[in-house]
Amino acid sequence: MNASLHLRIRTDIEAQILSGAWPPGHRVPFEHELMATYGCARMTVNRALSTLAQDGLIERRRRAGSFVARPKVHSAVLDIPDLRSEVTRRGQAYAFRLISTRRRPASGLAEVELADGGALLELRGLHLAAGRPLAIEHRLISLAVAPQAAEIDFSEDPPGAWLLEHVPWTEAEHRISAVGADAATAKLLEIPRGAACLAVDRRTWRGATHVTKVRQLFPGEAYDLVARFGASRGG
Amino acid sequence: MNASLHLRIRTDIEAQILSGAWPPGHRVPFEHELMATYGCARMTVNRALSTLAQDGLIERRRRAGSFVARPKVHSAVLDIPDLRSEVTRRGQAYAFRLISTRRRPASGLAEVELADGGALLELRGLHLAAGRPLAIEHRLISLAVAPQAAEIDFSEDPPGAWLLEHVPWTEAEHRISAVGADAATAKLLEIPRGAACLAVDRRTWRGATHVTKVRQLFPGEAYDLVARFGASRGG
DNA sequence: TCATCGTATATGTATATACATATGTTCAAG
DNA sequence: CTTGAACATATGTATATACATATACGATGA
Repeated sequence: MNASLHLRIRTDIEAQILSGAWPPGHRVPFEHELMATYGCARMTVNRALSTLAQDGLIERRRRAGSFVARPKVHSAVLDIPDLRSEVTRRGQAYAFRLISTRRRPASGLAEVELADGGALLELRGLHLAAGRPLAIEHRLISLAVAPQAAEIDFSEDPPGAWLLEHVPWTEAEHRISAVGADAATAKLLEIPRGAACLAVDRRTWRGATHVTKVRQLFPGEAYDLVARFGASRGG
Repeated sequence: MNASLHLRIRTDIEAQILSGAWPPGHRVPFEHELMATYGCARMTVNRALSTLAQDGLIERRRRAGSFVARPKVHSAVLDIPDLRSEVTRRGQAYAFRLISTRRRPASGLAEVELADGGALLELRGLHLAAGRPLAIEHRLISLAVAPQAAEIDFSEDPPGAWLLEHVPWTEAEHRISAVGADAATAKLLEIPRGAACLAVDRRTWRGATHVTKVRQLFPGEAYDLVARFGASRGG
């Protein structure tokens, strides 16, 4: 364990944020409060908070205090694409059509890990841009982590956008591949059978707990996944 | 411009690194040297160097000094895949077969920006894993930025691996899509015509100057591009 | 020649202090 | 009710100082 004080303060606060105990927008204690809590100088807590701000975990405003940052939608790193906002940003009309929704137990090793003892919400839907099919979505949501999801009506609003706003994620994994469209996919996306599709498999975590898993299938010509990033990265 | 001194010191050093004037491994001036240069306290230069270290641009070693960091090959962010090392890490035999190489002037707007007044090196090649085709590569290298590339023999070693080691990059962009294989592609990759392929278009910069541009085509089933990343990110 | 140890040195951390700067809040004037 | 000026307050930056800690390098001895 690194026992430097500013690092301990930093990780203490980080833990509150990652656990969800301090949600986005929550005010973290003032510097003078942390001084009293840890019995140290202001420079020390200042350093802890400054590095947290540098890493984008909190935002600091003079006179107001420091606040847990809302997840940035457009960071420099490859991020979770919110299809609705991307499509509307391009000036096209967006729509989501729910195909099926179902609450069911986990089956299989990967799903059991995702469910974490609870049930799963399984959704299938179609994203439309300018009236034409943009992507098929097949999603599993862990109701143990996001029980509120069971109450939401996803018939018109896509689950991805809702999750981004209500269940903060801390880590994600994309697995990207190309597949030929099978008969069902081809019909929904209105493309020839066997046409190349971009498949994005995404898993999302909050801290150590798995939140959701989704597979999106795009017609190959309709969508480019863009990732822009820098070489440097702290650890 | 933000006129805080520690930030000015930071950006001064950053400029030396990004311009390539201070290559990876180069020793940054000692804290006491920077104190003298800027006429300030050690805490101030310490802060500048600490944030550079936090962002992974430099590495600091006690008693030895601070050094420009070598680009990390395996960071948590989606990084430039080096196909050779990935394949060998999976325990398969790797080979590269050069199809064509050619020095030619830039043609078209995008190529002129890449060439930056110089010529381009155009390469086509095939990556093989365990004797089977893994990817087609079509690459353009700016000889203005990497003149040494003209002297290298790429007939057996892939240009990507060489570039990673010799021309540090600071920024990259991936554009990923799915395409059906045309006749030439299908023949080289030994797949049916029209089969789904993953297309990765990558552009790489050092600071503001464009270094290389490459398009790689993978058979859809043979390759998954994986990106794992966190939600937080500094500016 | 080689291994071991001491020491000088650069960075790492923490402190008290000081002043600068941005911005909610309050309150008075219009 | 609105506008705006004065104020309080939290953060931002910079300083001098002090001691801790890791380690490159040279000296010492087998």
